[in-house]
Amino acid sequence: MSPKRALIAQSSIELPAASVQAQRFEKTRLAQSTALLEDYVELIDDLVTSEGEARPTDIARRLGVSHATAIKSIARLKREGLATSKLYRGVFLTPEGQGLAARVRARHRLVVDLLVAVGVPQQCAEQDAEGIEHHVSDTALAAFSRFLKSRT
Amino acid sequence: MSPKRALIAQSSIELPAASVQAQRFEKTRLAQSTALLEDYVELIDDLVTSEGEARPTDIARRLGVSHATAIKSIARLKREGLATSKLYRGVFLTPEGQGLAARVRARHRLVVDLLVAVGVPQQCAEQDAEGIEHHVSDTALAAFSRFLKSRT
DNA sequence: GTTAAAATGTAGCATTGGCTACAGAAAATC
DNA sequence: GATTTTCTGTAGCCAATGCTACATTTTAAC
Repeated sequence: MSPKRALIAQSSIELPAASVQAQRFEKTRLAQSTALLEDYVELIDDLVTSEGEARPTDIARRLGVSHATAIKSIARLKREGLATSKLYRGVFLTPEGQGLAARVRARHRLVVDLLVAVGVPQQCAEQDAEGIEHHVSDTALAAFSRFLKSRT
Repeated sequence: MSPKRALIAQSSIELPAASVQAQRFEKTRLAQSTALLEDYVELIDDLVTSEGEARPTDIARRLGVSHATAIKSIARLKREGLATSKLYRGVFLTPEGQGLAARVRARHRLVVDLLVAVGVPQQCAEQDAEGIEHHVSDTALAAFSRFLKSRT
């Protein structure tokens, strides 16, 4: 290391260890890769419950993407064992998919409830929860639950 | 619509309008595309402050990615006017980059503080905030701030 | 000042998740 | 039942973000 760099490095501010920080970002990237799956599974479950079936075009319209994109993502769901579909028939969740959907929906509700409880307007809470939910750990969820119970 | 489908559609469960839902997902996708930028900008600002300079290798190590990936992302930062760098020199933020870094850091702190305030353990709060922060709107942030103030 | 090590940058590849355009099947209409 | 509309699926493109491997430059060590 050059004298110049050594000198500058004498600083007062402390950062977390690089390895700790790297791990955090890795986890966050992982969460992002499952976020899409979770959104699809939750939506499919909603549609099957309310409409009796989940069709690619409806899924696409609700997610705001083209039907081609939706079909590609559905293929990924099938690859990962979360959904099934036959040619020209609707999409349905496997038991694993249903389990995931249930967990995702419960988590979504908890996040919205917590946001509202700390004063976030309902509509805003719904919007923000859409992105936030995928990054809330079970530990944090448990804390949310306790917090909500404690203030009834 | 076939009789079969029409029948099934008579259901009790109500979903939000498709357009509303689509808009939410679109916003969330947008937030995701800026999340990476925000992470880099915040980290570069941290490194410049604590080490005097932000070098691609350090950035890569802290984000847990290869240096090649970091360099590519830094190129994007430069394209978007958030950072500058010369060949074989460190990376620095433009005024816009510094402004973004300041906002991102303030938001990060608020999110961590809120999580802790509702009972999430510190370490967990730090981890979850890494993913959550990119999806918290200004409206929600303001609510967080009020909430924290109200319970001192 | 040479040489060895480390950092930086480039090239090329894979995957993901968008898109449009086209082809084929099913459903609705007449 | 023929026709038109809608839905479904495929193909091929692009950009983003990861990677490894290699080339080059800077820094450190002798």
